[in-house]
Amino acid sequence: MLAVTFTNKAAKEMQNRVAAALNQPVEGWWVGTFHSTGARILRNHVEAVGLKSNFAILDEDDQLRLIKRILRERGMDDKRCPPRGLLAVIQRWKDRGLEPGQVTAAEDTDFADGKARSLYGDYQDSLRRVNAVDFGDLLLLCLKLFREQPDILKRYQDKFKYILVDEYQDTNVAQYLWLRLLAQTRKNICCVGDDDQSIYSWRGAEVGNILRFENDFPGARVVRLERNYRSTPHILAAASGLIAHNSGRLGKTLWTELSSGEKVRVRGVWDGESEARTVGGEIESLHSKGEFLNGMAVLVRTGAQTREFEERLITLGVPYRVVGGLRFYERREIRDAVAYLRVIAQGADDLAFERIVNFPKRGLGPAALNAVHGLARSLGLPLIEAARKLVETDEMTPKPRGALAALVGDIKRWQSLSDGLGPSDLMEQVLNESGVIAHWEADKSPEAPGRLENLKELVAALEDFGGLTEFLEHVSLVMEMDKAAGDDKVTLMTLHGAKGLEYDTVFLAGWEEGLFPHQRVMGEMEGGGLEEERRLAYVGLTRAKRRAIILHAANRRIHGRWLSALPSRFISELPAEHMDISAESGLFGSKSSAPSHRRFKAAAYAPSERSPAPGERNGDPDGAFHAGQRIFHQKFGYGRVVTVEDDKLQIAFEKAGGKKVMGSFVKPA
DNA sequence: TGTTAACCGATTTTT
DNA sequence: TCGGTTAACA
Repeated sequence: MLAVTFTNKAAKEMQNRVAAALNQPVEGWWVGTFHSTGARILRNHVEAVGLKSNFAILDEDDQLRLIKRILRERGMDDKRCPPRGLLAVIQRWKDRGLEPGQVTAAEDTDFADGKARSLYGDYQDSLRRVNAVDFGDLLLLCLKLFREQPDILKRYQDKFKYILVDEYQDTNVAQYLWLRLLAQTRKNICCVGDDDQSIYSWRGAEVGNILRFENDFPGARVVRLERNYRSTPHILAAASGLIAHNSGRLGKTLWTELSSGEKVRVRGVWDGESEARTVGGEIESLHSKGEFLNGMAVLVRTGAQTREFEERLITLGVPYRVVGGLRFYERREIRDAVAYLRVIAQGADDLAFERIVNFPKRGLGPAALNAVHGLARSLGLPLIEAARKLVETDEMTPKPRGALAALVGDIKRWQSLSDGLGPSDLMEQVLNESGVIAHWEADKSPEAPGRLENLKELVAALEDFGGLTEFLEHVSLVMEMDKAAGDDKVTLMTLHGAKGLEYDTVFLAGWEEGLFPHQRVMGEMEGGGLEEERRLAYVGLTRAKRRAIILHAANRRIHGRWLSALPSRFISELPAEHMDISAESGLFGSKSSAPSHRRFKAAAYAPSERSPAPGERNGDPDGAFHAGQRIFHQKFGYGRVVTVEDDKLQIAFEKAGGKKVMGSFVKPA
């Protein structure tokens, strides 16, 4: 049996449930993520795909480093070809199962003057040269292996009698092809998914996979799971009514036997601060009635929105946790420490070597590194070997030469130590002797103590591993540290992060045109982006078991600018009979006098001339100016406010015409 | 080589 | 506004 999902968390859950159901451990079973399964297959056939044993799995940081190097070697301008953009293009190709040779010229037009395809080729060559793969390769190389070596494919087809897939709506083309090959002979494949919860198209997921399932696997039986065990009827009805505005769905009618509960609340507030106050107040009131904080979550569209809630919850003394952001193994100090281990475990890891060569500062800057690179390239050696040779010569000036010799010597010593010492002790010794600890101790910045703390935690975590190799595989694939999560805390996270989770009470913040749906998708001509935003709203609503509260602010600070905003169109798409809608006094008039949608679109987050922007931020909100308001100015006389931007007003004066003036020079007329 | 000042850009994010 | 990256200096 093969069972696959996307996240480590889900995979672990699956393993636990299988183990519990069968009452036996699942060691050695093929239950895991797509990527870990791919890695496992590749490890069994390294030579067949041009790798050596112990290949490294690169994360984004390493990938970018590699791409920057390629661009530099080809003398290309990273302005015209931003490394991140190129990486994204390559990843999308990999998501579609395309090797460099399979990308057609027609597809290679929009980026870097049509050089992306050949850069992709270079990138793959570089990966093979340093004996590394990226996450996309874990599937792509499997596909290549299956296509080129039918006997190997046959072995896996025979092995996996039954294939089970979770979250099928999130699969990309490569994953689809991978599954199709494996399921081809036995045709026992069972996929679970919800097309209305497809929110990852931007990273290559194809809703089409689930929509086309019956065609792709002829004879398939579709089972609709329409009974909902989570949410009350009002919440379910709100979510269903909203998602009905999407086209191209499989369609389903959710029902529940739960009793009706509260209506979904919609609250209009003045600004982000007021939004956080409202949510904070509600959380306190629920908590005082005996509800657990663990049952409450604030869901936002963008990561930056969590800050305002954090500040409010801190002042209220309400414990919270923020999900997302940098994970443990992505922190800088941890990545540096791990890079030391990578060099020790596998000297040929050039990317890790580059990372540590001048950290902590040893006086080995670009000049020294260039010399090493040059020799490495001409001799076809890994950097560390080249460095070893270089210090034997007089190519370098004495100072860097001594520093490099010391580093090379240290690494050699640590390598000889690594057999006798456990990974934890080795790490501790390396951190001390390399000067990493000293570096952070000397650092006066406020983050430094936390970084030292993290390094201590890393050393402790290493106790659980028998060997370096085992640990490094864990870091590249699993990338998680189980944190003790026993305390009662409110959860703050993005809507994306909330998929698959549930809470008694869910606060859905920032439902404003331009923020949600996000400005970026509104420019797209086809409605695909907007529909995905709507699915995101659907996911948010359906996280709630008993209570959902939607908030929207009239004014919000975006990139330091105060902009006015109108309620999200999604709010007007919710079925009114299941809603309880209200706003702070003086905002958006009453329910009935809400502005028409055409004005919404033109105005949302646009500090342009036509934007009716209420809101000047300093001081009391009620003293603020808003678009259309009649005012008086000492010098220019009477006029009407056209736009408001920070404390500056664009005014159409009756006599003086259009002028930009400071709000403090203007009085309401 | 290492430090500081301008500069750009800015959804969502797992593996 | 904020942070990360790069370009110009000491």
